[in-house]
Amino acid sequence: MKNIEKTYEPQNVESRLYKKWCDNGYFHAEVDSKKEPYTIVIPPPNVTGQLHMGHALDETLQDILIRFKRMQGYNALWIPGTDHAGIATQIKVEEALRKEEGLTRYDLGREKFLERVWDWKKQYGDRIITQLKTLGSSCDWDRERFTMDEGCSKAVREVFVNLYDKGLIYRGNRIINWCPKCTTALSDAEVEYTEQDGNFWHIKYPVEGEEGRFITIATTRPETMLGDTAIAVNPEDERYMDIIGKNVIIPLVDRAIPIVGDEHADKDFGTGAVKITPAHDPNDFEVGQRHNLPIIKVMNDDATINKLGGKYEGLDRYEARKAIVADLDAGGYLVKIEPHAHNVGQCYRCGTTVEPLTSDQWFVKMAPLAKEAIRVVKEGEVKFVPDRFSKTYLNWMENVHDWCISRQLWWGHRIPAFYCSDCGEMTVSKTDIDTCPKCGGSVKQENDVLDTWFSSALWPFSTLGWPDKTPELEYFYPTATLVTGYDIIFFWVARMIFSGMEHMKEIPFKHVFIHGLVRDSQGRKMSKSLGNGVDPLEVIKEYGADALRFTLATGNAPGNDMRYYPERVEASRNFANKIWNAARFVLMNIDIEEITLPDNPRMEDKWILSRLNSTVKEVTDNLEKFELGIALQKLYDFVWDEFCDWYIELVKPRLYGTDDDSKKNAEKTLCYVLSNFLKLLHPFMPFVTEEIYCSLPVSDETIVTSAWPVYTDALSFPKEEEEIGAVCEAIKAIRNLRTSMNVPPSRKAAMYIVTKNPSLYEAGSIFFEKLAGAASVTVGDSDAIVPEGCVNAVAPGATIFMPTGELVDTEKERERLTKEKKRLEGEIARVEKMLSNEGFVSRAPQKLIDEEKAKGVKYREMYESVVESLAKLG
RNA sequence: GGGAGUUUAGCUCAGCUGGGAGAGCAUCUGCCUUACAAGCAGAGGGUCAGAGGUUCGAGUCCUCUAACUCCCACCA
Repeated sequence: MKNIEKTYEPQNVESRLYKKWCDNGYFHAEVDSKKEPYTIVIPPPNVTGQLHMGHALDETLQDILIRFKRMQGYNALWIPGTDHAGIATQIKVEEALRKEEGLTRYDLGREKFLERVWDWKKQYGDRIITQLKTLGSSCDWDRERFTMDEGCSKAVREVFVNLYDKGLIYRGNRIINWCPKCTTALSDAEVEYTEQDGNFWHIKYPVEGEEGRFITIATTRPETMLGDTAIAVNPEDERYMDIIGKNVIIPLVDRAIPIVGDEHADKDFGTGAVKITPAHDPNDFEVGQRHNLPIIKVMNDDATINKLGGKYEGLDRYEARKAIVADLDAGGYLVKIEPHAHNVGQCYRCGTTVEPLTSDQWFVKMAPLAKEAIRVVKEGEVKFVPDRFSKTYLNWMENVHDWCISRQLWWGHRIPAFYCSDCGEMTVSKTDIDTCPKCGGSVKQENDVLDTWFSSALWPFSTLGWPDKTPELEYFYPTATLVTGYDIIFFWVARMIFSGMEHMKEIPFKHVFIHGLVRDSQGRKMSKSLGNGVDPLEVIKEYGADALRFTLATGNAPGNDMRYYPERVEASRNFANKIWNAARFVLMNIDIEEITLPDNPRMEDKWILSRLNSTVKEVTDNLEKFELGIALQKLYDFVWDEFCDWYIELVKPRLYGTDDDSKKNAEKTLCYVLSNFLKLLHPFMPFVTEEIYCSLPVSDETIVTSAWPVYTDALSFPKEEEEIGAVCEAIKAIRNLRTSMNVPPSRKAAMYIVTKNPSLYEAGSIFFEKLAGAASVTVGDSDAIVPEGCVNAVAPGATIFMPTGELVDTEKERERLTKEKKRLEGEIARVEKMLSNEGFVSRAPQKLIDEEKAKGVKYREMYESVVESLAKLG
């Protein structure tokens, strides 16, 4: 890397390094009882398409953790894989089929259609894996899994049969959410509600046998009256008490239905009377159960009215609504129409308004499973980061309904229930059966498949070989951390937790590290319909994976959404380039065989070593606490502000000088600090760090498995930190003076430094020559050394004088000094106020009081110096 | 109806256990100083949403208020 480019070109290194990592098996983990495991299972991306920015964020965070732990010496395993994504994938393939061949899945038939889906899975699954690699994800590719591979399928069957045998899976005719477009049942979690403007139609129902008496009900869904089987009123409602038990006649339908008294009817809402349609409303279903009402389902699977709807048969639900309202109006039954906003549920995959309806489906009984899942989070066995998400989780888990797990799809795990065509017996079996165990007749397998999340729920242990008792399962389970977005806490996290507790009797992971969404620069969700999605692969192509990773890992708090800005990636790219050039400088100036600490470090060496040491401690602590953004910010500041802007500049004179000992110690320090910094940065920016690290005189063949730096008291040098800090302050003060006086950098000036610590400034005088434009430096402990006609810059512990001849404008100088005086007055006032506050002096920590006192002295000295200079200006 | 989040510089956001308000970008000034112009040296810019409270001390903790956002529930 001796004659390397001035700018870092990620395209030249990334794929080469990734190949090296894979070829050498750095990411592969084997069971090893001598090491402590650290396991992450990837949230398997759907095989529906390609990775988006949200994935990039998710994978980046996981990779940071896993690389950090790997370097710390853990046996780090990151299991990759993909999800079959039932509905989503099936929709995609059906769309493609329709577009390209004009066919539906029914034209192909189940078998042939599934072949198409597998083809799709192969193509897109592979593409996703490639994309994960492009990001730099350090997954163990020997352990890649798919939710419908053999092992996962085996786990699914095992779980299904176990739960069924325990009575925790049952089949029943219940009200469920139905998507008329996907023609499948959905779970509660798969329905999204949005508020829509609708109407309240007030409709009067004639009371049977009481000529001229009506009950008026208000409904948002008049078309469901075709399936009404009662009217409910509150038993306490005096308006209706006398007619409970009587019948009303449904207008248009001419069917008599009873009036029942039920708490469900709210006296103060609407008209106080409510129509009951058990087949098409969850609440009405409950009322129907309580009163043994018949269930009349009036819709087909595609949400058209069925033959029970009489003359409305065949109409779509919205057409039927229109027709019915018109007929009611014509018949004089429509009392009024009132605008009414209400929430309407939509299918989370296709957006179609779901239809609640009764249907034969499979369910998981949740109450018994929720119990343990609640306990482990309440008792802190599973910790959410940030903690507030445990509330979200608990709130859901404590109110969870039974989980509808059957889907009327083809793509997915087919439910292992077999029906006998002879005796009708149903058998649930882990293995396929051909004959009925009861009568020996032929059996047919259930057509429905399972909710895609059923298999995802088992991911932390199915990927490790469960239900077999594999050594991997024994060793790597429970996993350490699950990294995912807050949007799938219910879908996935919750279900993994209760599944882990039920089948493994152990939590699936110790920490759930939650992140937010990546939005566009205007704060909108990235979506296909808006066309505002940003392709991470395009970003990587232009700026490099490290730049993208840096962008995603920094500048936002855990669990919060973030906005994507191209400008930020550019800044990140610049950072990679900065490191590249710092490394270039180091490599151009060193001639050493191995990385060691300097034998005879100068004060600036000790300073940067001490700063590195602190950074090691802080960054490690931050990473342990999942404060990745803070850790990265510290690394950024350390290398840019301290290492590049100060240390490298301070050390240049020694590198270009003739003192070999001084030079060698500078080289060693440069190398030591750079190599350790690279290690700290590596989890965040794996490529550029590896490329540089391997060019340094290190013994490791890779940074990936190099040892994470450890804090040591031996490298803590508070005195040097303070001294170099003071010198830097003084240099800044001079620079400031020169800038405000418009002294060109090329114009060197003699400088006189008056300080109580002359030896420090004598040693540091070279810094003033190189960094502050000093032609010569004279140091002394009193004004005696300063010639007449000087202006000065004050710094803590030192005042630096320059001959007035360098100045252009005394008026400006007066302005500058006056401003400085005012600033110092403010500081002094603040310190004095604090120190004269008895409460502060008696209660604040002694350390803080001492610091304030020291500042007071310092500011007063500086203040006096400024006042003196002002006086001299006249 | 319940819960959560946000409100800090022109923009996007950090600010961990309370101890002198920060970054990136943008703006302005001066520099192609032999690692880096994707850079260097500087500058301007904020009653930390509002009101109370706790504290010697509050952007940070507590209470209330306002605006915006999200999640859950679903009185038809």
